[in-house]
Amino acid sequence: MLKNISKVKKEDISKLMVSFSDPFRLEIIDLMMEGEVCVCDIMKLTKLSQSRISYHIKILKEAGFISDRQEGRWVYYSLKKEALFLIKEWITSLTDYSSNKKRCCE
Amino acid sequence: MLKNISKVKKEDISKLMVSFSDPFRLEIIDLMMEGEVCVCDIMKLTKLSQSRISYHIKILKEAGFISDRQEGRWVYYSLKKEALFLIKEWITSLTDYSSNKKRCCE
DNA sequence: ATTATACATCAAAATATTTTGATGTATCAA
DNA sequence: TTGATACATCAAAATATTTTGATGTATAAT
Repeated sequence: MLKNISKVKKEDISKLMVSFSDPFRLEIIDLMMEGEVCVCDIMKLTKLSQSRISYHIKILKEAGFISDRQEGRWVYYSLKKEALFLIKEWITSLTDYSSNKKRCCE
Repeated sequence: MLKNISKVKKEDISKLMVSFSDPFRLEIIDLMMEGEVCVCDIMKLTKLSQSRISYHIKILKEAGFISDRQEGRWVYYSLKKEALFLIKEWITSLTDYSSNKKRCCE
């Protein structure tokens, strides 16, 4: 999804945000903050089923938040910081530019 | 939802993120960046139906992202920066602390 | 008082997301 | 080459979200 990672259109932000709207995906992201994890690691640490984890991983991967690296039978997943920075940028644009002006008239 | 605005538990982040996962809510947020808006403003600017807007406003309000102010028949909505800062903080914790360490062994 | 406006709320329908369990594919070990 | 492991994918079921159109409530203008 994130092909042109340097410039994300406003319209795409919600698609990215979907990744963060599920508690289990956040849990997975949280685990990945410690470093690479495979599905089996996540299974052990969360008690989620394998296909359920694969499903959430797929969502995260398609959004561009994680990258994968195969090593034999294992696939190791890790966070892609660039994508996270993008989101941060967007949030920052909100906090920086949102004015608190009241409407004076009308 | 955001009662204790200074400390949000990780488990609550996904609930907040739901607000950002809908393109129409982001559109509404975008409009509110210019200042206060009423439902009728949003109707004019987006062509969304009144009840549809009210629904999305409700989601945003319950999440703690907007505040309202009634003035006669109008209700003016505006962004609450504090809530946005919280999300920014969370994203920052991700970008700052996520290490890129590979697993050395095992 | 009556009517119009601004918005909230509701229940039903439409739509989308998530979960489950089964099956498929690739890798590896015996 | 057989069997086990790691994971992906699929279709169906379960669940959740969103949209719609109708109705309700408060305010304000006539």
